[in-house]
Amino acid sequence: MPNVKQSKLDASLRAAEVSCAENGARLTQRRRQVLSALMQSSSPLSAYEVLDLCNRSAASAMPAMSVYRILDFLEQQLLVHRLSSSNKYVSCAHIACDHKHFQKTHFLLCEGCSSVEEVDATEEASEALEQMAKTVGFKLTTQQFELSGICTTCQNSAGGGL
Amino acid sequence: MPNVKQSKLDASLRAAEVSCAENGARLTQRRRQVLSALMQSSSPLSAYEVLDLCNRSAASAMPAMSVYRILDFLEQQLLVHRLSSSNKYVSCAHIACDHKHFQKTHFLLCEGCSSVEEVDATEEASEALEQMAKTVGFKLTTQQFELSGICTTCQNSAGGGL
DNA sequence: GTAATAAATGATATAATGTATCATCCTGAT
DNA sequence: ATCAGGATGATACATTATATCATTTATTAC
Repeated sequence: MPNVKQSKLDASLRAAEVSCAENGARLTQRRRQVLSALMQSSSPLSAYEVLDLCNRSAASAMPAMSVYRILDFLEQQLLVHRLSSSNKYVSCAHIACDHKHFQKTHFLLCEGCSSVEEVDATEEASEALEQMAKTVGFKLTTQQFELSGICTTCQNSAGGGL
Repeated sequence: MPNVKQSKLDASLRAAEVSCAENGARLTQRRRQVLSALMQSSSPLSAYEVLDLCNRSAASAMPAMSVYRILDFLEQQLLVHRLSSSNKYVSCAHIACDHKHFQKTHFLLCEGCSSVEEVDATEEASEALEQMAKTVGFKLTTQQFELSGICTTCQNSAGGGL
């Protein structure tokens, strides 16, 4: 069935709309357009990559300024995350489900296919990092890490054959 | 004694020179100039901030292009580190000592004073993060994190009173 | 020492990214 | 309908980064 993806996208967009409404904000056409672009991308996108995608599909051209504004908005709404290491954006993996955001979310970035996996921090990792910081007197305020690695798929395809 | 700092700087620059020589590279005047600027900064600097510093002190103006090239060079020589989250550079904390770089170096970024502390990963933290990645099939390739927090000094000055 | 070679830098142009500002349009409340 | 705010359009500009080729500097061979 080819429109499983489509319906998943629709569901996510509807969930996003509800989520915005709960915050007294609106998911306008433009915002929906940007969010949709990110949702359909398998890898993080820069602001200008988002812009290109939007302008490829849509009738009216969107100015770069709007993309920046809208990305800021979506980030505030927790609908997208900004990856500081690459300065790119990904849609939140938990828009459609009831998963609540902890403060500690990590991103695993695959060096092979550029895909991103959003995971919650484990207690052990949080503890260990806080402890590490503590040894030099640091008190951590945020924990959002972007870890580079190789995803399962790429591990298999690289090792498996041609 | 006011030139303790100066002599420490000199020692670090000499050590850097030796280090380069061991790799068959040269620490030229320009490179020394850039490295020196970073060593004297208490916080990470962007490429253009380095450029400004260099052009403030020196007689002949350095083009931006050179700064980028030289920062790349210094990074390859492990004399400076690039902080991907802010896209800025810091001089390595271990140029003057015999400390060898492990693969796992972390940076603690103070949100108060922008200072940076370079620390080695603890076994516990590495393990915990690898384990976390493993649960979704990821194999980590690099571990260099940039953790935001508050340094000891800023904790004290903020909480201590006027 | 000098010519040949390679490395490093200078200089210029341009691409890519991000921000400031003001005008216009749309939406909802009155 | 009018008005107020939010959202977007449009323009200009600031900042950051890269491409390219010329020039200089250092190193090696002779």
